[in-house]
Amino acid sequence: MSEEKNLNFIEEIVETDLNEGKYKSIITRFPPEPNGYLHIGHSKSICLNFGLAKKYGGSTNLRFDDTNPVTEDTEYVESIKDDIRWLGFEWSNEFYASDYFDTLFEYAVQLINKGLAYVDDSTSEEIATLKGTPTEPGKDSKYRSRTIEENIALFNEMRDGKYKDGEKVLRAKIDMAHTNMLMRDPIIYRIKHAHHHRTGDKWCIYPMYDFAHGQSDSIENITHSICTLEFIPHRELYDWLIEKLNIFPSHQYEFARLNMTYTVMSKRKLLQLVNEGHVSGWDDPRMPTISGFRRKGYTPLSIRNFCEKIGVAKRENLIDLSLLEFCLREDLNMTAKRVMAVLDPLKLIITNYEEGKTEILTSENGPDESLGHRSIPFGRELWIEREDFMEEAAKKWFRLAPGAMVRLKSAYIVKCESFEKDNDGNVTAIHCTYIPESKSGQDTSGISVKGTIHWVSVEHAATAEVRLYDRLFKSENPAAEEGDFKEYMNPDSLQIINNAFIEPSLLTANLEDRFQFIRKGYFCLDKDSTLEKLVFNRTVTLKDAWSKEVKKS
RNA sequence: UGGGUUAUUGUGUAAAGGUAGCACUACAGAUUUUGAUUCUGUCUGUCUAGGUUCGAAUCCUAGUAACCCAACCA
Repeated sequence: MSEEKNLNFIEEIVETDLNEGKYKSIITRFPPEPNGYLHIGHSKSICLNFGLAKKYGGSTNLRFDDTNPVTEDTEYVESIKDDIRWLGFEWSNEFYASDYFDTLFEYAVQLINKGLAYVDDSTSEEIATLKGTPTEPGKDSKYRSRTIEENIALFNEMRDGKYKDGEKVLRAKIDMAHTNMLMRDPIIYRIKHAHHHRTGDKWCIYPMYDFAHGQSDSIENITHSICTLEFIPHRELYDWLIEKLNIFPSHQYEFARLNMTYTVMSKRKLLQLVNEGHVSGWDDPRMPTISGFRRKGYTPLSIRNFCEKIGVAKRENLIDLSLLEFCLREDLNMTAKRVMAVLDPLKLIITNYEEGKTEILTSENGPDESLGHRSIPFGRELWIEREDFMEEAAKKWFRLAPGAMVRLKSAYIVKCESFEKDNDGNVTAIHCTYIPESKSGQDTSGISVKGTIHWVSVEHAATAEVRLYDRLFKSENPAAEEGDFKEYMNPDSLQIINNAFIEPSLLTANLEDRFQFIRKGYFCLDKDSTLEKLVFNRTVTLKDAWSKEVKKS
């Protein structure tokens, strides 16, 4: 037997449970609250929950934890479903905590009947005061000793809308001196005269998280309820309620949430970025949301691989963004079509090439044969990248400079003979000669050059807008910095190039296509594109050994 | 100063008393019609102090540090 199973601790628990016959199969659930868009941290939870079920032959429910009507909306429900499907997962059942409102109400009544819950008329301030502190025990509310009959009557009146928001709450009767603050008579129902996105105005009382989550798990026969570390203190209450209600014993397990460098992950902060206009929306390609990554050109596989690689454990972590980018490039490298685009153009004129002549050259679409070939027009005047020319060659410079030779990708070797400058000293054009025998694929020149550069024919070039994205924050961990996290935003996180020159084959690009603009990075078409104007997003740069070389000196 | 959780290289994650491994990053080199890819190699680690043991990341004792808990949020 192989010893290298390398299971994470949750897989170990599942295997043990299965081996011991505790369960015949497992059921997991992904339980988002529909009050925001899913982010990369959620994808860790999604991959874990769905992955576990897939691996061990179980099933996974999608359950919306919609117990707080004032923050939730169907817009979020739809985006969440889109994102999960896009990631490549399908749920067995689509449930809502609000599906269980009737049952939950009955559970509450049962608790009251067992003398384990009571209606409290205290204000929220009074309740907070009586709760004590982590180091001091709390004190009993004066309403704690109400009779069962009184509590039942009051709770029914709460449901019937007799009271205003905040006038009364239903509390579990546990222990006001408990060392776990959550066990000090937690509120389990509160009054909210609010319209719910699914139940409408049927209810004016809503269960709290603690009285909905575990119960929903139980109703769905969830075997392994997996959540993040901050819910550890809730587990005691989770178990208490299941025991007192005597319902299916789901079990909660906690893992460390994903944190990533150069971004923020809390919903509150992401909402702020959107609402205050620091980004264009939840799907702004700079956002760590799944929809943001999708729009930026990330692939589902890359995100799944990333989630696999980061592992699952209980210790706090801050994952390098470079690992995500590695997973992305790993995927795109195999699948993206290679094309040529010039982002910062400089004109190159081949003085010994016949004026008005056009050659149709052939180029491979990528390293994998299956990507096929395409035709590219070539002519006397070309656009090349301004950064590919230096008036005075630096050491180890492989590109164009007076007297230097480079290959034009899939075309000819050219030699720089001279260049033009305007009055401000800016280079305006390069004059080259080409070597006719050096044509790509049939080179008999015997010349070998160190550098190969990309180009686009001036006559045939199309134009496009290109959006270059960089990390949203300057700081590795903006949430941990002093002061407002927004002070640490990267002012250059978006650079727009209005008129890039692209090879004509790009005119037929689709939204789903992934390209590598040779030597510039991976790109995809943005949804803002129109027939008149194509817009490309840079998904990620290529690794760049030259820029490191430059930094060194 | 209560309770809970966690500590393995720059980052993340394995090792269930028996060679501290893998990946990312970084660095060096080879190949290259992308300074990409690919390939090869190098570097750095068991929170601290004691103890048990032939042998400790792992067990014991005492510390230290980080994170979470006092929402009618989830």
